[in-house]
Amino acid sequence: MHFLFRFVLSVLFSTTAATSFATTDFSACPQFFAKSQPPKVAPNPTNRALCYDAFAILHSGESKTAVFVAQKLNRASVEDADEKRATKFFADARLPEAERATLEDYKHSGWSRGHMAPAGDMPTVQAMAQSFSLANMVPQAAKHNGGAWAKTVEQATRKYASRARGDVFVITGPVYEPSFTASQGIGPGQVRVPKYLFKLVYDEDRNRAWAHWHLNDDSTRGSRPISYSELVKRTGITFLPGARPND
DNA sequence: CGGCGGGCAATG
DNA sequence: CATTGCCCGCCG
Repeated sequence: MHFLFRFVLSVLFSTTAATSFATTDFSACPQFFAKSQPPKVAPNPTNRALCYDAFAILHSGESKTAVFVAQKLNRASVEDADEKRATKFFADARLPEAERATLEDYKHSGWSRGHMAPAGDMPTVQAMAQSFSLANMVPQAAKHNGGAWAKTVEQATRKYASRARGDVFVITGPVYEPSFTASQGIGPGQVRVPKYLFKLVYDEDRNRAWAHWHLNDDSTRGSRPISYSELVKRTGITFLPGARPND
């Protein structure tokens, strides 16, 4: 490999610094939440709200992953979700460098970059590209990501939304072990590796909610969903403050 | 058993 | 960066 070539690559890969960072509320994109009300989480100075075309993220600078990712699906959005899959993962410039994951963190880590809002849900080319933000990723066991999670959780949710009468609000996120003693991070940035992943599905028309709850492990297979109240109990997050779903 | 959807890494 | 080849699991 030539020195000159490396130099050219380094120029191409350089990124400009963001001039302003993300805000702390979702006033710019309330449409992704049932009754326009985002989940209630414990305040944290490193939490930042990010709005995208087809989803919204509350991002944690401590874990360098999402706290949750919210979407609104319905029959029309799923029928539109036929874009060609993008492949370009990127660090999100709206986050301070010290708070965000990088491509280097995931490289050769042994963990996959697992989408929270799935690429397969995205209704436009731009939304598809945005879904590859590392703010929308968590370190996920590779076989789980492409296996049970993709098939029994993501595809099933899409299929459900495609048959629903109205809007289906979906919230996906990681769950970490409370202990900080063990190093659970990957890469120079120490992106934390979730112990569990969840996906909450709320059918507004039927006022019903349930949640998938998977151990982040290659051995995980599909399983029966848990109730909304059980998810709230396990995470400590009131995901649907604007709704009173029947479990 | 082929297609599909989820990824990975090496190369110039 | 784009291109290319590859692995894996699940479904029909």
